[in-house]
This record gives sequence, structure tokens and C-alpha cells, in this order.
Amino acid sequence: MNLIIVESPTKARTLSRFLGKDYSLEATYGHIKDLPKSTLGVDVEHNFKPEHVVVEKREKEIKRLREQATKADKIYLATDPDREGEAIAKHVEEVIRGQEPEVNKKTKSKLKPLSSNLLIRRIVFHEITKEALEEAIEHPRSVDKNLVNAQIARRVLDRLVGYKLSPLLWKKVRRGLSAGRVQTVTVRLIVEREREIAAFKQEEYWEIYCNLKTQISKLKTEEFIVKLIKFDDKRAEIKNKKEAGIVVFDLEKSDYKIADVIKKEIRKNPYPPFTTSTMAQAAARLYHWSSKKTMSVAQSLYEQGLITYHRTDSTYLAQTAVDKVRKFIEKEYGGQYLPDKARFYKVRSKVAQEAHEAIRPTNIGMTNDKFQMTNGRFVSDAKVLYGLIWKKFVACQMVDSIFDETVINVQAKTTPEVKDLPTSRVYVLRASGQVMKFDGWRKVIPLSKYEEPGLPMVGKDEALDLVKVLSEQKFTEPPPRYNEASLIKTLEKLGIGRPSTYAPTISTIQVRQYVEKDEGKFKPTPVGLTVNDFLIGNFESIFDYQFTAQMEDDLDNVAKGNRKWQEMMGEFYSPFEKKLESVEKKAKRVEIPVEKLGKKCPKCKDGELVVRVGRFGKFVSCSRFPDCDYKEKYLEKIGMKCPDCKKGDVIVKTTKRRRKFYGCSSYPTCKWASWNKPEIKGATEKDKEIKKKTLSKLYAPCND
DNA sequence: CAGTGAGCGAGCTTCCGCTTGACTT
Repeated sequence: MNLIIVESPTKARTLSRFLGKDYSLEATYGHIKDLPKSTLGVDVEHNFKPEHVVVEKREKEIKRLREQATKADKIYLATDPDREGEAIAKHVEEVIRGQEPEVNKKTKSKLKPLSSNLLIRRIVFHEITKEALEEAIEHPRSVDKNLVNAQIARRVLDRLVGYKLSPLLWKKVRRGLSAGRVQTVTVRLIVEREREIAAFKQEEYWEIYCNLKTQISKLKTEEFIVKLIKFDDKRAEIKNKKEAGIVVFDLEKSDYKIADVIKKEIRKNPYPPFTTSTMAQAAARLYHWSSKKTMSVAQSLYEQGLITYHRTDSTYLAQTAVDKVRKFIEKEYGGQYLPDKARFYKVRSKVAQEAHEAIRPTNIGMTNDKFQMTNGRFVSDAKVLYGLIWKKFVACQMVDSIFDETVINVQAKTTPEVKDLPTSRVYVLRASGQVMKFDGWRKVIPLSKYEEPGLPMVGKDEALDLVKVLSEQKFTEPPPRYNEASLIKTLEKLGIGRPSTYAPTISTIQVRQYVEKDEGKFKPTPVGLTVNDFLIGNFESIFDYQFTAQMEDDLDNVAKGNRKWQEMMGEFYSPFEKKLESVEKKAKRVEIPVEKLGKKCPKCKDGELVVRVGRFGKFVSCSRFPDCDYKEKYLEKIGMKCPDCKKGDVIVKTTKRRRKFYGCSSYPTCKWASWNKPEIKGATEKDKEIKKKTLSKLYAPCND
């Protein structure tokens, strides 16, 4: 009997379909051994010796593994082909051979002995196909000690950072706080962005457009709009109303002609197939899903066998899947949509570990109209996400979409009658647009807002008539706050965190109340700012954006056997330990700023009312707590009257599930409620109108 | 995950990365 051990039970089920009766499959459900939860578990005095214990939740799996092992002659450790998978493989072997006391005590005596000629071997494969598995079984090896050491180093370093710094925060800031290589940097990104926004100085600028007319026949004229881009060969930068007025004055007294018309063909590649990160970004942008939700929906698709594994950083595609989709494209859309050769996508991230494939449908014939989930709780959401994954995958193996781009440059010269000007001025104005002439992969993922640019047919030197000059006041905008999509994108780019941790990390920093989501955007809280400044101020090097990248380089060397992991840890730990000691001794406890309401406490008449944040959100309390325990509800007004009853104020409230919504302060008399912030109407209508007329951006880029 | 309305609350906690289930703050 042969036993194959993998990490995911779904993977086990899929593989069992390929294999005959002489193979059985078991899943570990992730790590089965780890450092203990309630102690450090690292002996820093003795070369960082880690203490690995059985993960409590996995005792059932371990028991089953051992039982199955007694029936086997050959065991294949087929955990994922990466650092973590190698460590799991080692732990499985230890557990099966009964090398840990806790397992021995509880279960060993009850179990039958292992087969005397038992072979335990490590195998790896990158795609879940019969061929890949058979190939892997042909080339078994033993567990790679160096790769396991790299995992130990990663684990120990994270444990030391997290379990040394968190208690320091309890002492110096507040109980229950936490710090870590990943979460602290994530908060740092949000804090620094917020400060950039606060420091941002808005600058005024103006954009100028001309509505021009061309004679297309004796009876017909056509109007189009051009945007000012240059004057006297310099980029047109118009800073205020006065400057804009001068330009408008000039343009109203100018002669217009076509300077040139440039046409070129533009080919656009399809996007790579989804990874965890890009899938989460797409679902966030298109449907405003949280990464947690996207991952849950993807999990249900994976469990139904509809998609490949959803926690991956790889864009690798199995050859068999590519062959099938190529046949599908040819049959369904025709040969002109099929490239000569299959497309390959390079992995973008340096730290990608190539353990899994890209996220793709397992059966390309399962089109969205045939799609049906037999069970699960996300039936309609699953269909939506599946459609996205399906389209992305099919499109990624189709030919380029082709556009004709036209750029019309118009020259405006002030007429000689304008006498007040020192010299005559030459302006360049431009209209541009792209027309799709062959859809290619856009057949499957159509452009979201495609409009024909509607440029006139004009020739060089053709004279034009001015209809109207339009000027528009604009202001430069600060960088945007992060949302889940842009945060994940940034983390991935920095190599911080893994596909399995993006969603949990985003949850953690919110549960700790370091950041909060406001209309989908992340803002730091006073706690977040205080903790960030404390940690960055004292431990800059660990939370440097480059730290993880450097760590990965070191781990690579450990994995290659070029370096001892204990040596790497020593280099990290000795300066860190010194710093810890000095901060422990010298740093004062820092106060988290509280928002003051500027009112005396009605109970003790001595303290002041302040806003505090408890487990369930904000509340008002006396500044003299715990001497005075006065408290009341916190009402967050947004400075607007209720749009329904017009009497109460609009206030921010939260549901039982902590979701934010807007309500009326005179509830329950007035029952008005809304998920979205009520908008002040009128202000943006004009903006939209002008934007619509601008030819420079006729359609929004569509990345879905 | 879907989720629209009480009143609680501020002192024994924490990391990252694998994997699923599970009614909760």
C-alpha cells in the first residue's frame, strides 16, 4: 500500500481520482507542528533552538496519519513544493516515526507498529494532473534539510520580533497590542500615506479647451474639442485665473489650423491570469468585496473542484490546461483569436515561490452560463467570481487587441490685430483617441466604457473655425488613501506577506484598532499612530520596507546550504536584543492621545469628557477614569441634517457586526438610515459635463 | 460570507504562514 500525504483535503480528493486502489491519500490541513502558542519557544541562549510542539487543532489529523502509516509500505510526502511545505513534510515524517514524546505517550502504545521495510520519501509537483504526479513519483528524494532550515529561520525570526515587541508595547503603550514584521509595516504604509495627505499643499491650475469646427462638406460642419498642451514650445502650465484669462483672450483672437495628424497602431496584450493578489484587487475594484470575502468565495469554488488553488503568487499554467484552452478559443472564437504560440507569463514578484499554478478554471468547458454550484453558501457570488476567473484565463491565451490611435495637433496663432501683446504667441492644442479595430482578447473581456472618440477626418494645414474657448479651474490632488486592493498590491510589490496572509493581516490591523476603514479607505487611528511612531522610532531597521526582501535573500542562502541559519539569526538578534534592553529601560510609557470634548464631567464635576475606544467602538468617558466611571454614548455627527426628517443630525452608527452606517439622531422617531454617506448634490455636475467632453480620456482603463 | 439601530467597554494580551471550518465581537 502507498500513502500520499498532501496539505489540502481538496487536493487529496482530486488526486485520489487519478490513482488506483493501491494508493491512499491523507491531508495534513496545513502545519501540524509549530512553536508553542503561549511561550517564546526559542532558546536564544542556545543557538536559537526552537521548541516544536504538535498543533492542538491538528491532533485528529496526526492520529489519522499514524493509523494510515501503519498500513503502508511506501509513504510519499507530497506537501507543497516550497519552504513551508518542506517543513510540513519533515514534521509529518517525525510524527509518523513517533519521534515526539507527546504523541508517543498518547497514541503510540495503541498503534500497530510501522512496516519494517517502510520507505518515507519526499515528492514535489507543480500541477495537479495524473502525469505530473506520476512524474513526481518517479523522482522521489529525501526531505531537504537546508530548505527546512530556511523555514525554521523565517519562523524563529517572526516569533522573536512578534513575541519580544508585543510585550514591550503592553508595557509602554497599552495591553493587548501587537507588533510583527508584516503587520507593523502594513500599518506604517497607512500612517505614512496619511501624513503625506496631511502635508499635501493643494495647488490651483487651469485647463483650457477649444471647441473647434471643421467644414466637412459644403453644407455640413463638425465640431470637436481640443485641449491646450503647449504655448511657444513650452508645456502649458496655467496657475491661476489671471493667466487663464490672458490665454483665453489670446485664443479667442487666434487663427486655427491643423498642425499634424499622427496615426499609429497600438497593440495591447492581455493581462496575466489571476494570482491571489490580482484576484483580490479585481474583486475589490469591481464589486467592492473585502479580501476576506473574495477568499471565502474562492475557497468554495476550490472545494467544488471548479478552480485551481486560490492562494498562490504564481502565474504559471499547466501545459494541459493551456492546450485545452487553445482548442477552446479556436473552436469558440475562430483561429484569428488564437496566437501561434501559447503565452507565458513571468512571475512578477521576486519572492514568489512557485508552489502552485495561477488561479484558473479546472474545466474550460464550464462556461458561466452552464455554471452551477451544487451547494455552498455563496451561490450567486461564486458565479460572479467564477466568471471573472474564467474570462481572465481564456483572455490570457488570446491574441492582442488592436487599436488605431489618432492624435490631432492644432496650432493656434494670435491674429495680427491683437495689438496689446508683446509678440504673437503660438499655441498647440490636441485631441486624441483610439478606435478598436480588432477586439482580440477584448472579445472575452470587453472594454467597460468604450466610446468611439468621434474625431473628424482632417488633413494637415486645414483651417478651422473657433466655436468657443472653455477654461476650467482644477486643483492638484493628494495621493489617495489605501483601500484593500491598493494595500495588497503594495504589500506584494514589497514582498511582504504571502497569499495566505493578505486577508488575515488586513483583519488583524483592524481588530487591534490600528487602522479603520472609512468608506472603504484605510485611516490610522490614534492608537495606530502612537504605536507606529514608537516602533519606527525605536526599531526602524526591522520595519524598513526593505527588511523582508533582505531576509528573503538570507533565507535563500540558507536554503542553498551556503549559510547556517543560526548565524543569520545571530546577526539579526544581537543588535535587536541590545535595542530591546535599552528601550525597555529608557523609554517612557507613551500616552495615546484622546479626543477631548471640551466639557466637564457631569458626575464628578472635576474631570473632562473624552472619547475613548473600547472593544465595541467609541464611547464617551470621564478623563479621571478609574477614579470616576462616568460614561455615555458617543454620537459622531457629520455636520448634516437628516435628509428625511430634516430635524435630526446625520450620525455615524455601527451594526451588531461592526459595519458602519449612517442614521438619524432622532431615531426611533425618524427611521432614516443609509449605508452610504448622503451626498451634497449639485457641486459636481458641471465637472462631469466637462470631463465627458474631454477627448483625452474617452474610456476608462479596464483591468478586469 | 449576509448583515440597518441593545449596551457593553477602559488590566494578562502577542508573531507569520500553512490549512479549513465556524456562529463571534
